[in-house]
Amino acid sequence: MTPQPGSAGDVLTLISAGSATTRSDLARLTGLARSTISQRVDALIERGLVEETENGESTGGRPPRQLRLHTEDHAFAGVDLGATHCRVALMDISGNVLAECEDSMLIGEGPEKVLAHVDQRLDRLLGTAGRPRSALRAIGIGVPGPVEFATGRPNNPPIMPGWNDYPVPDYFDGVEVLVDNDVNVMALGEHRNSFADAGHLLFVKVGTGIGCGIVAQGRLHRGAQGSAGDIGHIRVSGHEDAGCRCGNSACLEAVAGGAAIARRLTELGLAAETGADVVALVQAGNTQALRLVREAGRLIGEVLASLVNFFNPEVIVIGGALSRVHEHLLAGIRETVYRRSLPLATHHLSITPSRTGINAAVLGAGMLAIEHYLSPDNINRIVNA
Amino acid sequence: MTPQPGSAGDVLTLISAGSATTRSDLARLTGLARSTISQRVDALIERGLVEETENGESTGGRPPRQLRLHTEDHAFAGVDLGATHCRVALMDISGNVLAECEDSMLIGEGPEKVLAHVDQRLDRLLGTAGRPRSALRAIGIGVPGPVEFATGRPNNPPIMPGWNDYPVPDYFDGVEVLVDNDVNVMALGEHRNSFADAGHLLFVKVGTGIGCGIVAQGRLHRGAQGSAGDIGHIRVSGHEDAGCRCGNSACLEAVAGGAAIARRLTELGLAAETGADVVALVQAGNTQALRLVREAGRLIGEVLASLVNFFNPEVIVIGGALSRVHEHLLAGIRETVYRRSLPLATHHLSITPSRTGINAAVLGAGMLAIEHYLSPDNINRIVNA
DNA sequence: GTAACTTCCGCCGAAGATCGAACAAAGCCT
DNA sequence: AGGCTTTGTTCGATCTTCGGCGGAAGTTAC
Repeated sequence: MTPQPGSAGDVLTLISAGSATTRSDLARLTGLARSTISQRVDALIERGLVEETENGESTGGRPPRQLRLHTEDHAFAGVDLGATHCRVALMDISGNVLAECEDSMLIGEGPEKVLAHVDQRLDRLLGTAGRPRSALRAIGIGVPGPVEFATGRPNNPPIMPGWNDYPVPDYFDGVEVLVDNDVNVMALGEHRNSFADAGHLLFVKVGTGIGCGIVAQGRLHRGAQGSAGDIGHIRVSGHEDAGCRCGNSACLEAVAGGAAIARRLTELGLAAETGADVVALVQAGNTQALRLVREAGRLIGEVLASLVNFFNPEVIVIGGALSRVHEHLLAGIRETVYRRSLPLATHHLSITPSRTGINAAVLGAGMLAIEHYLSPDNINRIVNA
Repeated sequence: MTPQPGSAGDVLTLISAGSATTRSDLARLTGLARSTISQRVDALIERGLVEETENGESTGGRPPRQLRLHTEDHAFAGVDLGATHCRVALMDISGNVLAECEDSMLIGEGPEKVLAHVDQRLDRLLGTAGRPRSALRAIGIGVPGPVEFATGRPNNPPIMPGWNDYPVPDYFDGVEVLVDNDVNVMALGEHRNSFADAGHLLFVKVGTGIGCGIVAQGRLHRGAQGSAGDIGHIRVSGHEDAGCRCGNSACLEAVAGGAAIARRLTELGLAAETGADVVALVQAGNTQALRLVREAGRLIGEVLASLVNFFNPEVIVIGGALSRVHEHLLAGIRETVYRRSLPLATHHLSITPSRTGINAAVLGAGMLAIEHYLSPDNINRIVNA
């Protein structure tokens, strides 16, 4: 059932969201008596979930004791698995990064090897942060492919050989594990860290391919089969000749993705294989590369213009490898969206580069873990145990 | 705050959703003691919200007393305002239509005249249904244009002269009034009446123009400015010559809407002005009209293919005037969507004509009113008053 | 037909949760 | 220093919920 209002979990949610920092705040917000709130807070302190800090500002009377999430004793991990990299961040309960690391890693080596790698990194990070393994409460993992979120099993991922239907959470003992598509966790990370008050947000990742994470009413929209946001294979007009690995032609990804731009640069006699090569060329001032990136922006903008009309978001965030040259990409996107979408939808729309940048995925994966752990239901379970 | 679990409102929700029809069911579902449930139910019966009916089937012991929403004493209205018509339905608390009516009416005559018309129809319907005016608890209204849902004020509607920013709810005294875009209420009506267990649904209305209502996680998605679902002005490829009333060209509506098809038929020397004329020609077996409708289906399908990749719905419902010839429209839509969308997204996707048909809007508007009235918060307010 | 069994429902005392008043604590203001 | 204001705690009163008991109303077995 839905959580009890004013329950311990509810109280903790208000504290973690920053809506309330004192007992009086909580009493006002929940409508419960001060004595009841004290009781709840005591229970949360006893369980090590909340701590009191030095007194706050007096407003003419006794200064209130500040409350905040107890950052010791608990740890959470965000894991960002890419085709060729692995980033892990250890966070405390309020989302601050305690330690992080990054290395090259090939996801194609299969789940056992990759997860062993992650596990080892986790141990090391726990060591540097000085927390025991038992402090780790939940792990969020973003992977480069579709996932059945409820079970944490990848669902026919094209670039993750050996991972199909592999039960990722089972690999870790005694910890809750949440697995989601990388673009989804990036959207979550960006929303929670930079646009927490926006109700509806799109995170567009422009890298080798193109994908999109959707936040609707503050929550991730995954769709019926968990495949929502797969905008890389939306058709764009006037590029019927561009074949895509999905079998169709004129897919957005096949004409505006990093790999596609690199291919076209190669045709022009420039050495480029990946999105990173494209970025390097643009940063070196190559006009051909710059032109193609801007053109890609216009094509992405054409698709986004449709999605703006349809979804009417408040914010569109552009991330991924190519957002490193976001001035050029954004110019093309903005130009097209503002020309092709309805004024009512674009009037209060902002289109910005990612603020969390390269960390969007680890942060989002960590938030996924933390929010799961802090959900009122889970907290009530812990407190009443 | 969130409603109390197992509160009177919660209990009523379970009854109204049909999840529970006896006190024992409620006890099982809520986890509350049987005695507590009895107390809740008594309160609801006392307030006239629930009634007991004759005994149900015994399962080996004493047969349970059936519970259901008390259909007397309350009434709700759904109002469907179109450019040239007005439909009103009076419903009881469980959504059954008690009486309905339909007449021609020009929305351009302005809010005072139109709402007076609605008010008069309401009185007449209340009379035939034998209920006093005081029984009317809430009214839902669907209008052909954008609305700021929170305030019930139309927001620069193109085909509703005189309505801009008019506070529709203020016109009615002592009744709660909810105003929303017509496509949104149609989506709601179709979802609640035919696809209640689908989480994500799109309702596409193909009439003079083209619009879309979005149900995400069982709730209407209205977007940041309430303009979500405005797919009529999404660009379709290969029709740059087709100018649209919005100022852009190649808008979906400008090439596949009823008005656009009629215009092209006129160019071919056939008498057609509206979507209804197109339908008549198709039904008369005119091959030109049939070809154009099928072609329109393909164009709509092209846009929907994008939206399927992006949103990953479970169901797409096709409604509106042109859905009367849905065999032809759907053929084009299905063909394109299944070819252009990703297999993972289309595998469990069903694309069907509207089952509620012409009544989608009134039913949806009524559901909007009923659901507002039956929301746990509102019921708790009533019971605790 | 009757006895045993099952399920449903209301009653009531016990246990638990919440409230609010009273009081103590801690700083501000004059 | 003494009053004022706001915060936090203690504690008895009140309200809510629980769960056992018994009566009601059927079904099943014999």
